[in-house]
Amino acid sequence: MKPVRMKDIARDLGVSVITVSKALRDHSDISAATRARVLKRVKELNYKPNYAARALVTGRSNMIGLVVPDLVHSFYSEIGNGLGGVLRKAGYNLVISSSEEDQEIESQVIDQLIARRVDCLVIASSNWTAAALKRVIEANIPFVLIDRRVPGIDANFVGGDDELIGVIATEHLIEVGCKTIAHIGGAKITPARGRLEGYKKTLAKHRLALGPEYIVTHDMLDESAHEVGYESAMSLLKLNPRPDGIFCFSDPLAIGTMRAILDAGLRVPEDVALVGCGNLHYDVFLRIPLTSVDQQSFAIGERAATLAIAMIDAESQSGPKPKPRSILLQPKLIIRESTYRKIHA
Amino acid sequence: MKPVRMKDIARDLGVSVITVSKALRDHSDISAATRARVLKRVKELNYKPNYAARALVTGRSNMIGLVVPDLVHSFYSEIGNGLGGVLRKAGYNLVISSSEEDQEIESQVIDQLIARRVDCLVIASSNWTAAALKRVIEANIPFVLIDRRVPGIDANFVGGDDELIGVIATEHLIEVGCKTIAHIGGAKITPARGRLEGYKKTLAKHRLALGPEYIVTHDMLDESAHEVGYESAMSLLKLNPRPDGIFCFSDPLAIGTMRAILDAGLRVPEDVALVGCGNLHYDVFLRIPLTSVDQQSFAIGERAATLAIAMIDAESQSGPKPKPRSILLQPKLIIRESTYRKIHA
DNA sequence: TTGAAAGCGTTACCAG
DNA sequence: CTGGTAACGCTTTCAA
Repeated sequence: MKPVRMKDIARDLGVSVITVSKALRDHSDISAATRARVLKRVKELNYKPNYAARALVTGRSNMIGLVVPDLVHSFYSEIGNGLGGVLRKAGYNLVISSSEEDQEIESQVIDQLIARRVDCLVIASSNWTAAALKRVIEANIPFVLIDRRVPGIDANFVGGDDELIGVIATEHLIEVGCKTIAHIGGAKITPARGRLEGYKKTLAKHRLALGPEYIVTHDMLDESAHEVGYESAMSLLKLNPRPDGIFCFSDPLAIGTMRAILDAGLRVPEDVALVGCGNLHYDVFLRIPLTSVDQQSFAIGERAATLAIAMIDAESQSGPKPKPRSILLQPKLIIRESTYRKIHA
Repeated sequence: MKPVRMKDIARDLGVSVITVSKALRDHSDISAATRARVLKRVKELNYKPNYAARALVTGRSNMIGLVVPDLVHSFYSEIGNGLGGVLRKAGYNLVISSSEEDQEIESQVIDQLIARRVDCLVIASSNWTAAALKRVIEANIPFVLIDRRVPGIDANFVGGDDELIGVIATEHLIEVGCKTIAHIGGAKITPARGRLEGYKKTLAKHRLALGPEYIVTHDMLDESAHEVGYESAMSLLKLNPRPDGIFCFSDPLAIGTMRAILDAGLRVPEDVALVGCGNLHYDVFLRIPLTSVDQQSFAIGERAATLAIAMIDAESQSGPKPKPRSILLQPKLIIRESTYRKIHA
């Protein structure tokens, strides 16, 4: 039982395949009567156009590829949701691949998506070798980077204002009276560097700068962030003077940190105040509700989708390519109990 | 700058396109020397096969469609992860669509995926009208249902043993001394019914059956589960006698319930013990760590992928279709503080 | 307003 | 072992 083809409809109606094709795509030069007949038969036979055939001739697949390091981390699934909604309404399908934060796998899935001739790639890459990106550029496929930039590549980007995130978090800790503020972060990825930068600048501005032992960085899977946070915090708490505030790169890190503080017999926020980043939806239900910097992940997805569609459209017009744009979403501090402290000032 | 085609490679090497095609697919009747030359040139030119063209002629797209009600809920993203890993290794791509728990959207995305000629559909449907499924069957596309069954449809299924989940959760509450056990659940979806059934049977077995006012059910988006749990729990807590144990259909529901109990000035687990379902990774970090029944969501994804691939292979062999299988994963109780109680027995 | 011819990049079938 | 021919289902271009 083969799928219905345009040919079948054309035969039934005594018209040509071309007529059917045009009627289906609302081409102007088709009589209303013919179109109606076609549409009627289409419905009767439950005809579905074959996208592969269409893609072959038009050169457009109507698919967008999304590559993320980790599907399970809600930050990325929210991005996926934002993307998916916009794309669905625009008639695109979303092909999602997880790189599992592994460079090898990332290359492999990107190659796959190139072979699929996706119309645009949306990529949150971690260990980014320019090599993988180069293949995308060579394949002449437009792409949008999200969340993480690639040093040396001037590409379209949608993400958070990471330095500002670092500033906001650190300023807040200072405001609630912290004097010895530590940071637990990522290592190589650009958001980690931006947030660290914001943290450092803010400390410097307030003349609170500390030795490097108050900064712990690791590259990690989000899955293991809890444990990394726990271990990192444990070592930070042994320092003298002990930190009275900790700014964590992500909420999962902050959750591990919180557990370490409590296990060490200290109180949050009285002894150590804590700020995370991501504003995950369960933050409010934690042992101690977590103050966090919201990154607007859903909006990142939406904006990336809009940008992707714009790039595809620009591609089909043979005009000059628009310059790459950087869209930075404004971070917003969400204050919860983990930083409710008397202001010592 | 057009993508490289087999034709280009054939021309460069002075062989035919067919030879290239065969060499690329490890066809037996090609000399090692020729294959080596082809592969070398393929690498040099960074050739990527055009999957659309291949799909057109083979009738197989090497894509699998996944339809879930909500990408953000970690239950589904874990399923997606399990699926994605297995499929990637088998050379398939995953096209993911969220139905946003909306029947209209669900139909629409399923139609899209049919038009894409995905080789198999993996579907977790909520408001399932047989109609949507019928189109899949008519299109002759194999499919696997996950998590939620469709009444009246004898299809391949991978999910949890929901009645057993209800039994395990309720037995546990009884064991820790609860006498008045309420249930907050879903309404129409089959897992909700199964868990409710297990709950009821267990109460009956222990002669603890209660009036229907101790059971609250709602169909809901996972996004709103927190609030639904909160409201439902608030009303349950006004009953006389007051419940001393609550079994919630999902962890998000349980989190809302926990908040309601605490807001009502009661203690967990001393006044009300609480069991959820899903064993989400943050359960352990909640205000009161949550006892939960693990559903093995990652495994559900893996098994669904394996099944999907098996169905596709079976399809290509013209043998008789294997009978639909039901794969039920064993639930496992994870005990945490929300049910640590003295045993009153 | 309609249609005929050509072709998109690939693979299947069958000859050489 | 190699290759020609046809076909997959659709759209584009141009002519009627």
